[in-house]
Amino acid sequence: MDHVEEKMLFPYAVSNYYNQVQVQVQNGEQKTRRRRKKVKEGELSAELKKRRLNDEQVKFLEMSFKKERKLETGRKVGLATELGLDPKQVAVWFQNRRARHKSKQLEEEYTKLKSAHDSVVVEKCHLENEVMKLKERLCEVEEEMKKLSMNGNTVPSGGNSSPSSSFSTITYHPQPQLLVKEFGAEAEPEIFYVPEYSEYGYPNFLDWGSVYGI
DNA sequence: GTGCCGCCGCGGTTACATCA
DNA sequence: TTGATGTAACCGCGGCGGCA
Repeated sequence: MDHVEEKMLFPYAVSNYYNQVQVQVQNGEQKTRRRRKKVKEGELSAELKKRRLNDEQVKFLEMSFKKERKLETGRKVGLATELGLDPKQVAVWFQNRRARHKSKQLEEEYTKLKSAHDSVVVEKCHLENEVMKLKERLCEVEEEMKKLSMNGNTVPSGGNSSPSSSFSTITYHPQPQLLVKEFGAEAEPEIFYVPEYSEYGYPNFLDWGSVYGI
């Protein structure tokens, strides 16, 4: 490719379009880089103004990109010949296109992950709400038991009653108890069994789930 | 095995084009 | 007119294959 042709295809790839500038690179160090000169209004040549690829060229390149995202030399030269471009332009177009594709993919992936995250947050709120209700219910039951023991009643144990000195030392050896679950005004009462009580008068920790049917 | 060279892809950047 | 966004082209770097 001679100089004139190069200028036609790459108007910026000519030395007098560049300045040597000091730039700061990623690690903070200063480096000399070649930078395109800014062109003043009115100084834009015809070549500079026709930098953008036309619709037909873009369409063709897009079709080619869909088939294969990487560009081997033969294909690059073929495309360049077909479109009247420089092979380097084709290479640059594919490079930029891959970058755009990757960026778009990342954006989509982020959207999906964010959506999944939001769902989990909502689910967490529901579960926390449920835990609060269960704690309230537990307090009510404990209060009820306290009252019963204060009145000198024993907590029914499968029809058999046994005396107890105080709430803190009360020990149950129950047959499975029947309770009525009464969450929500509109909910049907639900009958379920209370598990065996521990030595502290409370169900074993791991049994609480079965107490409330969760 | 090693050093050099050319090519390629990638991440990041710049300047210009376009649009609201 | 201006700021935001898109795009073409570039830089610097690292990886890889061919070659002496």
